[in-house]
Amino acid sequence: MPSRIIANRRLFNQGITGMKHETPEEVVRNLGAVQAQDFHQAVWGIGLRTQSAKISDVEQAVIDRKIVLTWPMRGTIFFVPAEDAKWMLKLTASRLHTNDKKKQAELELDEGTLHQCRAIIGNALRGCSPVSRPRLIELLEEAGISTKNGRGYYILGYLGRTGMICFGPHEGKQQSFVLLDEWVPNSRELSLEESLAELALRYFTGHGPATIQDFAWWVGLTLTEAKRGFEAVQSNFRLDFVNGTEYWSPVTGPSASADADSAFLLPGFDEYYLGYKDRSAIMESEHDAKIAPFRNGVFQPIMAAGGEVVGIWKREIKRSGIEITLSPFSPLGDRDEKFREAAKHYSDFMGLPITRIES
DNA sequence: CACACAGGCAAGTTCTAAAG
DNA sequence: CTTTAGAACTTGCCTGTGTG
Repeated sequence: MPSRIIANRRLFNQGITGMKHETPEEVVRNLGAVQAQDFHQAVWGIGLRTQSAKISDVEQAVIDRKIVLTWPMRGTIFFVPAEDAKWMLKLTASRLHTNDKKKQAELELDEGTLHQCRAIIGNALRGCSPVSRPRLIELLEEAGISTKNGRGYYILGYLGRTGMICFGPHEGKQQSFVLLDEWVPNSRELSLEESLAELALRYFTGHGPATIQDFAWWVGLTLTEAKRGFEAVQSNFRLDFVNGTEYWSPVTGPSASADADSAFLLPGFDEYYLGYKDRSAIMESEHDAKIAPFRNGVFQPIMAAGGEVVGIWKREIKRSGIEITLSPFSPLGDRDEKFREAAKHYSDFMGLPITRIES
């Protein structure tokens, strides 16, 4: 059952309400990491948590190497603070080892071939020059390494997860790659225990109230490891029981519930939704399938009113402007106006006018 | 030359059952 | 109780092709 208390505190701790952050990198650092499977969705997730950043500001943060895009945690794409990419990858990569072995066998990628891939990609990227994905694929093909059937994509992902490469700035619509160590020369070095503790600190600071299970799921850790990490930083958090479940929140933060009338248009895959294993605190579970058909796969952008997920929305970027379609689960009534204001916020971020909005 | 459309490809989740 | 392994399933981006 949705809980107003949990929803409001999460909105605040996630940086959606209350004091907004100044810069994209502060947003990312506060959340620990920002899910970014869909780049264009993720930049808005960062933007809406800042005071007034535009999409170009988020892109600039990537160019300036403040934040990087790579494959930590559950092996999916996240924005992370540049200096934290290395230890985050190291902490989580080992968890994906068995998956990798299986996948490599399936794709017939042996150690020798992977070694060859590392050499080719390393040579191409050395000197901090971003190279586009198609070009890297081409280089592999030229060396006689087939990239068909998902092989090329897997190779790049594997080199990413093992900390060799990460995404660089976009080149037009193309993704590019760089060598992580060259791109980010000031990586922090943390031991396993320090990594677990640091990540727990970041997660609960930016996501609380949350459960240990949420944390373990989010990172892709076992419960045992998650508990160990959390116990090291537990003094920073306070415990609440809601419907009999243990939730941990930062000791600093709102105690009373805040603006029940707030309305936000959050992107697909937003941390507000994807940041938790259990999403029942912010949405009636009967709507699960509307966010993601069969409750998995591609997650729709969500409408949040007073912290509760009350609908999904869609945008189409045309040359002349943005067309927005709101699809609330039930009639919005006087909230409609609030969501139109939220749409305006999005349009400001994108620097494009809204040419059509309907609900 | 601009635009629409189709096809291929890619990403990531949850669920279940079984094993440790 | 926790972890592992496998299966199912979708939306949207990108590219190539055809049409006016």
